[in-house]
Amino acid sequence: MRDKSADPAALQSALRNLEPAVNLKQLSHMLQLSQTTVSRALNGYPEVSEETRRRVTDAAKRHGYRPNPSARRLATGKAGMIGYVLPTGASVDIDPHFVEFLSGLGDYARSHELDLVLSPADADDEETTYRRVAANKQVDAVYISAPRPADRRISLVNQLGLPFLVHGRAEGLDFDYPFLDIDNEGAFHEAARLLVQLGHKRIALINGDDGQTFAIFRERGVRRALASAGLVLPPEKIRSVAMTEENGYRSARSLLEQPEPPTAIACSSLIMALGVVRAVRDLGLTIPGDVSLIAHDDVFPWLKPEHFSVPLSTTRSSIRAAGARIAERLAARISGLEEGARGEIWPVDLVVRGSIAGAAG
Amino acid sequence: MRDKSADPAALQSALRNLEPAVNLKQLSHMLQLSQTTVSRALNGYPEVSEETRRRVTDAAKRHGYRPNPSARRLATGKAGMIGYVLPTGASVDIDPHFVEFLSGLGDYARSHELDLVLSPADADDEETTYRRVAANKQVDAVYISAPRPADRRISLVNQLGLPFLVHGRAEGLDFDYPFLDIDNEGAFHEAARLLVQLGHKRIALINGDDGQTFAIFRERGVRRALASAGLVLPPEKIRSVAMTEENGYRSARSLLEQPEPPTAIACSSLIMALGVVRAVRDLGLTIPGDVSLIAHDDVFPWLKPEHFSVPLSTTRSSIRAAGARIAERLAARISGLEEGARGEIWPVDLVVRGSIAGAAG
DNA sequence: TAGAGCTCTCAAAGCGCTTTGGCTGACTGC
DNA sequence: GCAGTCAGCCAAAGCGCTTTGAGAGCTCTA
Repeated sequence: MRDKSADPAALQSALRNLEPAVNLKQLSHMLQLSQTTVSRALNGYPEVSEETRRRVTDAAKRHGYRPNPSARRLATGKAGMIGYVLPTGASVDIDPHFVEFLSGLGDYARSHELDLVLSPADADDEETTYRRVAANKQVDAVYISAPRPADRRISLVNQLGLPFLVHGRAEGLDFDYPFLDIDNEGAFHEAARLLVQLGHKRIALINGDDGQTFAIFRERGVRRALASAGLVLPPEKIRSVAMTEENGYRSARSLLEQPEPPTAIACSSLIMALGVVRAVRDLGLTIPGDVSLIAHDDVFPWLKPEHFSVPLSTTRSSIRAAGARIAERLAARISGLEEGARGEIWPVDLVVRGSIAGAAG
Repeated sequence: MRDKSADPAALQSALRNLEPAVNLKQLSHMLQLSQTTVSRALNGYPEVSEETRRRVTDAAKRHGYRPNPSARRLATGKAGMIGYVLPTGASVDIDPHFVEFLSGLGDYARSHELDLVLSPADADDEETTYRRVAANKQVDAVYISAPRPADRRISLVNQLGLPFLVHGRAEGLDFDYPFLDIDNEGAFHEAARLLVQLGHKRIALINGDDGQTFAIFRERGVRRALASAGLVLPPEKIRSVAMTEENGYRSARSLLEQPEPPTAIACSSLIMALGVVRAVRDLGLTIPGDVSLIAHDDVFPWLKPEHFSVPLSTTRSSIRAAGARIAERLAARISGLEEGARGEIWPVDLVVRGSIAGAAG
């Protein structure tokens, strides 16, 4: 393909394509300047006169010049993209929260021409993929979500020198790292405290997978609230399960069929709450008459707590907003505006609706 | 950065990094061969002797040689990635189905080191982004989802010469194109036919956004089934709305409060069906006693039709499987194994559960 | 035994950008 | 009037691959 003009397909597409795709060489030739100067002018280097710079930027705009990202990447090592290693596998389901997070990411990235590279990985061996991503320099930074305590991925990307941001927090790592998290402990502490104040003594927690720190923090919040009222959260009042409707149902059902069933349930997701409501109904019980229910709401546009048959009290934090913020911080890190290991923890709203009431007994 | 060894950070990371990242030059030097030969050997060109090829591949494996994708891309124009333009905007919500689709895509892509590039675009102006993606040659192919009739995106990528695959189908385009779709019309035809056979005469359809072809096909299917029983689907028995729980509720409620309410409802998504069930209950009606319900199930792991309070009859097609197949075909197109405008239409399962019964009247 | 025809290999030219290390000429200060 | 600055520009060397065009060595035919 030395000579493009000889390739009829390329010619055709060049004719049809409204953007003529000038390259730096052509542009500098038209301007009677060297590629160096044009490149510097465009990239804001100081050693170009203001007049030249203006001439260059004007011409660039006029001809729709866009630097070829592959070439730029090869030269600089910078990709202009952020990455995410997506754990997949036959028995691995991507969390529906991911889509909301993505909406947020897109909200920011859209206006900055920042693309996101999803690198699917075997969920049992994400390390290989992280290494590949780092070695290939395909992306300038990655974010890591759903961290576990002492998450190995975090140590790994840290070692690899790949800039990153964690959505959530790990625990027990011997170094600091940048993250964005919501105050899960605070949220569930508030929720449980409210239930306690309403006179509930037997409170249950239907939590997400307890391998993940968010679930650990939530449990801690509930425990702390109960403790300060002299109550405890016994193991038989806790469920840690994947956040599906079915698991919500099963968990609630098994809790409510105990000899001394809980009078209030805190639940880690709206989707599980659907199952809880179904279980309560199946057992001929009512909310909040027999059992109070409060759940965490990540703010899905397609499922809202106020539209449950009994409007659901929630701890609320928009995961979409988090996505946007993470994109913003990632962009800042890439361009060197953000450095160090800043952790950001967002407060969570407690929204009281009809699903909680004073304890019956 | 001419001299890497002078950069302490690079040195450090090279020491820590277990993969030494040899490049072609180094590798060919070790082998006492030219870069040309090594490159050809690795890429399966015929003009290399088998013995040399073996020597080369062995050495490559031993030293963990991985061609630098940026360099390869610059040289060949091939990126080894597939792209998706993600419509975003403050008032735009990404469909939760997307995550399931992604799981499927990942299932295939994972084992082929195929990455996915998401390019967020202003939902009101996706064209710019498509042009950018095509001009930058960031990806080798894209897929387009949720097509509308005569979808402009399809004409555009076709014109731009960007290889693509449509998930779904458009209508009224003056050229053929490759796609993968499910038989939406057939599915809803079967569903409606079953309802008719059960004696239902007033059947309603709660559909997705009728700007999209899937919704058009579904409506067509219902109409056809009714027509062959001498029935019609009047406008007041149709709702076309975004697929949220709330819209399911509103739609069902307004339908059931009509003077002559439907005795059966076909619904385009499980999420909307949640709202339908709530509406039915709110009105003091029962399923299937007062109203039969059948919905389309894209197979979410977190919400299953068999776990509705009354198990839901569905038309079922795994959107995850579609994702995997699309990745597979896209990969085939990239490597030239698939060509032309092959359309693939998957049949849909009709799964009967307790939510439908004979018409009361 | 010369020449044709292979097979295998190579040097070097791109791909389109960034960056290094000059170079030029005008302007300063003494 | 001269060395010393400095602003502004340039040529050329990369970045790490692929691909072209050639050539060396060998076998085979007439």
